[in-house]
Amino acid sequence: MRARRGLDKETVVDAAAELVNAEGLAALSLSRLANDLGVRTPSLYNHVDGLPGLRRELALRSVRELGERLANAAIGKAGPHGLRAIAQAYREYIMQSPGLYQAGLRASGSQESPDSELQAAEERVVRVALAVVESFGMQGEDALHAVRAVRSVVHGFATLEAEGGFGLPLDCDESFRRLIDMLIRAWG
Amino acid sequence: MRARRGLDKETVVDAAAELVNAEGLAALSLSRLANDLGVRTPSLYNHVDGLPGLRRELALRSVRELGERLANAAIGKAGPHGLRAIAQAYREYIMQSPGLYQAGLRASGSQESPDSELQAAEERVVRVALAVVESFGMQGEDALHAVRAVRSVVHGFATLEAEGGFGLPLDCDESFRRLIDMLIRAWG
DNA sequence: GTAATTAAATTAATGATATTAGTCAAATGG
DNA sequence: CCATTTGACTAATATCATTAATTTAATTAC
Repeated sequence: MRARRGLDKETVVDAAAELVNAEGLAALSLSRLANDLGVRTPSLYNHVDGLPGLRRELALRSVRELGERLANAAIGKAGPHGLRAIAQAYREYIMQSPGLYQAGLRASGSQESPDSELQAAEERVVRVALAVVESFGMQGEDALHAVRAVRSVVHGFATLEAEGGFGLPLDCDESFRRLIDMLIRAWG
Repeated sequence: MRARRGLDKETVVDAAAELVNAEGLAALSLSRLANDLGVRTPSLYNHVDGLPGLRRELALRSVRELGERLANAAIGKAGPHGLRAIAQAYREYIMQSPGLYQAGLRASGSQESPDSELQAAEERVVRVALAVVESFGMQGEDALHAVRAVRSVVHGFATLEAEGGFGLPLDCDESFRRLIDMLIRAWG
């Protein structure tokens, strides 16, 4: 019964982000979201372009926020210090926003329509990682292979951790520290 | 109009596996699957327990096949040789059966019902990795941390690759080789 | 201030999907 | 050869996404 003019794109995407982080990407539906927002389903079409459009908004927000966090974490840091910082930031982001991160995954990957905004956001993530890797003294193809290594390691560990894939009662922080230290030893 | 007795669980799951590998996990629906099999949707309920049951069957098949492949790859191999073998087998599996692998991912993770068969299949994968890690001479907690490292690296790389996450035109085989070599150097 | 315009929410309707219940025919076992 | 069981079918219901058409509230123009 609030203001008739109470909804906008940001509010809708906010609620969607909260929903997917709390219950997983699979729980996202327009009908559920409309219910949460106290509105009828078709009203959402005034703010987002259906379910595909909403998913795309979530993906964009996810990749942008990740890039932002990584960039902030890497400010003023180089070498091992920088790598540890972005690795930890990446991991923390997945733990705090698992659903949103998931939404960002299949982003521009095998998409039909080339999405330049999304691509730009993804490039930023890669650029930050590249800068950190280059601060180890790597260049050219070596640096690009190293960026893939960082992404693989951090993404792999954090997704397995977030999904409870590590069943054993063994300290995850310690596992992660060893894994990152391995990268540092290999490049230091 | 064929044999009235023409369908069984295996056939249904086979067709579902083929479908998800060809078009992704998201393309799986009972109605689509029934169509592919030349049958009406409700008939599928005679063989699998609805869509959730079918997804679970796919997950089980996926994890089992992965365990099988890893075990076979590791036979008679130890140390660097063994690690390279299971890493390659893991990656090949994802490339050959991307949809099935995806179905296996969110398997027993945040599931509501504890699924002992699925858990057993997952334990087998971990056991193979543990054997290989121990063949490097590691023991106890060191070995468990190392298993997490292997899983993170291989899972992370392979899923990013499978989802087209590596945009740049840079040889993935080479990236992967360097990544595995890094593990070997760290443990050799 | 009132009227016209615009924007956003609504109801109504359609199509796809999953699921259940109840029916019917074919294969199997005695 | 008959009875039972198995598996496929039709029919029906519920949920969801989506579009169209309508109403209503807010903003703008005068």
